[in-house]
Amino acid sequence: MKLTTKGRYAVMAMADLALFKDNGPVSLSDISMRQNISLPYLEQIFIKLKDKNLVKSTRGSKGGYILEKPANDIKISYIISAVDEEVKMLNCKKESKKGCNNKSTKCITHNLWDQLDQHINNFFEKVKLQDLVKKNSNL
Amino acid sequence: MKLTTKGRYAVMAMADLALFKDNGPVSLSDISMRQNISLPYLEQIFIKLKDKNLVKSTRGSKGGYILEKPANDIKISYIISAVDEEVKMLNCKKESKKGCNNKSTKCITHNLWDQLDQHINNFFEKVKLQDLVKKNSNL
DNA sequence: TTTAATCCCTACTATTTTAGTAGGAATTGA
DNA sequence: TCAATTCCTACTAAAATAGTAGGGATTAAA
Repeated sequence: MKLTTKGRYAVMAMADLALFKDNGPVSLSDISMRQNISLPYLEQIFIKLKDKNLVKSTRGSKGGYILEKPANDIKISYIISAVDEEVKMLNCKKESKKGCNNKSTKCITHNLWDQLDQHINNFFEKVKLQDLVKKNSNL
Repeated sequence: MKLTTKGRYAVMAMADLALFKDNGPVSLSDISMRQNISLPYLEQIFIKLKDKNLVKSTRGSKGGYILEKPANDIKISYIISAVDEEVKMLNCKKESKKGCNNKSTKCITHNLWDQLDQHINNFFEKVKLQDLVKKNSNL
């Protein structure tokens, strides 16, 4: 599936923003130190998060990033799909109108992967950023 | 997560075995043609499946593989973990007794990945090989 | 107005994983 | 014997991942 450290880093960084949202803009170097992620890599990730309107940036000294929306309005699925291209289990090589791999029928296990896909997406749809920073949460 | 084409191929091949189990041993070249998987790659996969006692082999002419157990006793999770090293979401780089990444606490998103892990494993625990070859199954 | 801190941007690169390929040895039914 | 098969080791191409390098633009504050 499409879920790499980039996706994980993005979620961690967003959680960090949510935690420190009352101190004004949070700089990437702070996040880099706190979450142990290389700074230039974080920059790449945040460009994508910004493109998808998940964060807002302030440039210059004392600048940094803040959440664009309340943490409770941000689903984890938004974050992951912002930085990874898709949250999707590996499917068949090619699926045409006919079936998979240019054969006439869907491959035997096609529906299995489809269902797993739904499971995972469903999971990330249910969890909000706020859930990660709440204390006593079951997450 | 650890779920690559190798895992998918393994599940497809096992499903193929289950489908054709009444014709005696199934050769890898048959599976290769039917499922469109390269033969030498299948060989590597089947060595692992055999090591984990999921299939039995017969060498020589008219040889091939058969399922070691009834298809209804084979969970998909067995198959995937036989060929991929683990069915596990990427976790923190290093988790020691102290926490993640050698810090003193678990990282903010640690429990999130843990829970997703359980979800996926749970899914593969519920589905049996037999479910894939049954007609009218909801899979 | 200078300076330091920050975001912004493009390009390059090392490492790892994945998905194979190559080449042959051992076994067995016909 | 011969063809079909499993079995085994080693090598490799391609892709993805996870960065690094190097600088430009912007802004708050000294």
